[in-house]
Amino acid sequence: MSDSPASTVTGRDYRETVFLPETEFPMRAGLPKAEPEMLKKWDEAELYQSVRKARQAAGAPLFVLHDGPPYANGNIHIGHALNKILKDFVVRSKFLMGFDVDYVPGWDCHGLPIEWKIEEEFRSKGRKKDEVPAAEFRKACREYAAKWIDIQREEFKRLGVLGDWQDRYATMDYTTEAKVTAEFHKFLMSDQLYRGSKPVMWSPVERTALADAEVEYHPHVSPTIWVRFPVANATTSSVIGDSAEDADDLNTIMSDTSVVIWTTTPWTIPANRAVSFNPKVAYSVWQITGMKTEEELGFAPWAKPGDKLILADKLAEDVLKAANATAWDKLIDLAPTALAGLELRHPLAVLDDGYGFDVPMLAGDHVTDDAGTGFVHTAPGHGADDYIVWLSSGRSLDTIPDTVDPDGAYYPHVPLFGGLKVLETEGKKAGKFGEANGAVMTKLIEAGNLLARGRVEHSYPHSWRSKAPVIFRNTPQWFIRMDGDAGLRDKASVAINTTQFFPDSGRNRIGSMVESRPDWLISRQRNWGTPLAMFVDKATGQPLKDDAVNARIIGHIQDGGADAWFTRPDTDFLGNDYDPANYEKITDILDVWFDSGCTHAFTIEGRADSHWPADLYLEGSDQHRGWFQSSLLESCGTRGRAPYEAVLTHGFVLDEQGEKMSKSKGNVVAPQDIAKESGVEILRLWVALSDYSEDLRIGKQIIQTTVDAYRKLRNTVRYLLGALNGYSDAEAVDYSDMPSLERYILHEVHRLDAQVRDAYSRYDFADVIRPVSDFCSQTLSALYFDIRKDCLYCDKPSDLKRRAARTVMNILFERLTLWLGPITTFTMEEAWASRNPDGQQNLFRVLEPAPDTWISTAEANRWNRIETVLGVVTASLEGKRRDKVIGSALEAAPVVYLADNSLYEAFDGIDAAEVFRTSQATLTYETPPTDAFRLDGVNMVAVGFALASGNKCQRSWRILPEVGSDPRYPDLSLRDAEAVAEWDAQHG
RNA sequence: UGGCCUGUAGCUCAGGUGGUUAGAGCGUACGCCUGAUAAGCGUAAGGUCGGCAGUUCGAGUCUGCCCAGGCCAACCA
Repeated sequence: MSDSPASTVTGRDYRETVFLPETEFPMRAGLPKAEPEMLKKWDEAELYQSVRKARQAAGAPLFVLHDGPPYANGNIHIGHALNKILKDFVVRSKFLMGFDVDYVPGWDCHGLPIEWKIEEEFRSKGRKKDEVPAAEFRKACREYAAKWIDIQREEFKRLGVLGDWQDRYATMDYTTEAKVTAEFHKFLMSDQLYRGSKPVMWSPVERTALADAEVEYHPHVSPTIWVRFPVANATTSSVIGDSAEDADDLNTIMSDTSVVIWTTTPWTIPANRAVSFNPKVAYSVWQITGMKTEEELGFAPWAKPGDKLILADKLAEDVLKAANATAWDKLIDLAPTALAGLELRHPLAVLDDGYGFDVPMLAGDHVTDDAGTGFVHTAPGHGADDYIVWLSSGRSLDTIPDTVDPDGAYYPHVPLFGGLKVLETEGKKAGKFGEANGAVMTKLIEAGNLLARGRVEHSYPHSWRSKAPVIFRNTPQWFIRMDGDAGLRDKASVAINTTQFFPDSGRNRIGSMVESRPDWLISRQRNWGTPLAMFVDKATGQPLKDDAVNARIIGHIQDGGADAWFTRPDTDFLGNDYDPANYEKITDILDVWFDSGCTHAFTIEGRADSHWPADLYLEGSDQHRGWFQSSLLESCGTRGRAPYEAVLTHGFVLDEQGEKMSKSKGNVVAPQDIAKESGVEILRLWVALSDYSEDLRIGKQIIQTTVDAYRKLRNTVRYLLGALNGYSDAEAVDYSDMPSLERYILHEVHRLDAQVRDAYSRYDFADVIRPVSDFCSQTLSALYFDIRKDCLYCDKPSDLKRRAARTVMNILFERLTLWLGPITTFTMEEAWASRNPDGQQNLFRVLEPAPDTWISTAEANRWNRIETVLGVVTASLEGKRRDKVIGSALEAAPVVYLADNSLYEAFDGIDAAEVFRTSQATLTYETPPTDAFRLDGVNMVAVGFALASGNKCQRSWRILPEVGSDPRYPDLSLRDAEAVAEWDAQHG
């Protein structure tokens, strides 16, 4: 069936006369190899700088994307890749829209993780941290961070990310440290800084604060004590039941009762300031009616019959038994809410007036009746819960007592116990608990308030390094005030409301955080960081505020980095105006979030080719609490507004099941592997195809899907390149001379162009890639290219339709390479260079709006109708194909019965056979035969079938009656005969 | 445990203010083509819209609860 008799007439192979697509642009990209070569060229050509220069010369508007700094530690992971690729989409799409784009990548260098690494390195060389001079330690940290900056920089560049990689910023640069110090001084000078305190995990042996990760838990035997807190007042409201005659009795009952607490840290009793209870727990007053005797016990019991105790119902029996009671009565239930009204006396009040303060009852959710007494001894300087419940009761930071010094001993001012060691730090007993616990218990017995004691083995925090127990210890700290005169919280709230958020829910998230966050604790008792470079007047405890001193500090840090603060003599900073003996140099370092909160100040502010505030900050959603917020607070505190106009957040990268990646699960996808196996382009396309506003997934299957999508795009571009072989502007056809189909395609181009521009402006990259991909496969590959294939291959080059098609294909190529340039950047550069080897690179091009003359609703409507008919015809042919009546559609000559006038008119001037990709076709108003093919839902169209009549043209393969009528070419159709004649004339 | 967020075909995603048989692309299966050829075209199959309950004439869409997952709640970045 395939060989028509005509083929034997001449036997000529017409292949060489067919204008098949021809291009150097390979179908297979070989991305893993090609990308690094392109990157090298870009680097050598200083592509980013060149584009900027070109844009600046053209007076383009400036767009500033300010980089959030990754931590200079370790190889980059998929989350880094996501973040930097999104930033690159922003940079390149802004270039695309004609902007000059400032993007300076940066790194966060200070902080604990690097301190840990360096400690470990010294340890492996047999040197303990304490033995390493601080300056040497910091130098090692600096070199370590520098090494990782270099590594990560190369990894980021490999992703195709454009930016000012040479002039990157780093939080450890001397100039940066000086600038951060200057920013800190702004808070100092504006009274937004104050000294407070907070309990932190403290290792007296190492004399340092510890992070959670530096603490390990080991079994430890601790003393446990049950302590009585006598009730100092009592009112009838404390009691359930309101009968008047009982009131007096009840007052009597309450007057000599005690609230009982239980604790494993007797040494914290001097720091007790409150007792916490839970309003949801049932409490009662219990009276002991019988005790074990001294003979039974071997010592005189501390409780006696008649003693009254307040205990949680659920725990009363356990406590009473621990107190060696043998019998007891429950006197009365206590209204939970009324406990709040009780005031207690400190258990040591009878021994020293220093404990004569009132001890309030505080309600707290952290209290349970699972263990203990149902009441929690609350020492706000020695526990996180204690601290929180104390402050949230409306008390201020300065009401929290400091009882233990950095060496683990009671301060001299602590009544009864001054100087006693809580933890031994020297000698053989170093790392063991000291005499404080015993002394406190002795005094409690003496005061008559120890109810019982025992020992318990439990899990207790120990230092990772020294293995010695650690304690929660109140430590002086520096805070930035959220409220007060400067009104930082209010400023930040206003700034949030005037910032644009992508997605908008980010505003809500950071807003509620700023609303409820406590004052900003910016001091850390650590080594690797920027110092809180200031002095405190020893006499007043007030920080020294002197611009001249500050200027000297900043000058020295500028020259010698943070080390200058630690190594230079105080006189270098204080000058001649102050006696160093009267001032304490603060050696704390700044919270690393303060460092990174200042990046705007030292990276974009005041730079010639940048501007402040930034147009955009772009980070993962975890940074609502992190960089977005620290930058916001820093900037609002120093400049009264946010350092950004807009904030864009993306989600986290999860595995294919939506679960977190982890080494142990073995579900980690590394960007380096994808680069090596598939190419970075695939990673970039994956980012674009995902909805980054939520968490995104990646895995084997998803990568494969992305590779498939890539192939479709690449082949579309490749087909255009092939079809445009030899095309030049001289061939171009005016819009007015174009056939209907070309006008329709241009209409779609116009529509898509507007969509792409809008999507880029909203940073909605998925809304670029999806419509463009759909356009490539639906409109171009399946419709336009397929219809025009015959025209392109077989019409003579001078044919107007063919020229129009190539004109449109050139437009398609120009637009596609622009639209996708920011996303599949390697491929579009490659494609553009393939067609314009000596021209400017794709990146330099600006996407101008498509001309409105391309808008044609009439053509759009017409082709909608045509496609409706086409759908029925295609389906009818598929039936014949299934029945083995035909193979190729060119064997068919469908008869299309159109009952609708508008459908019929849609084909006016259109070659229906070309649209159907059949050899012949008939359109008719006639009534269809009953056996005509119909498609559900399309009533106005029926299709009858006929085989194409005539012979097969050996060039176009169409079957036409006319084949054979040109004697020169008896095996060709007339159109092909003419084309070959022209070809023969040109090729001899 | 709290704050914020997510859960629609194998995969990635659409589905304004609740309204007819829930869509697209890719993949898959089957077929066609063999002049885009490790390509191109077509047809088809695939979903109890995480689960349960409720509001409603009617819920993927609103409410509550539950389940699964993510981010945050660090002297971690």
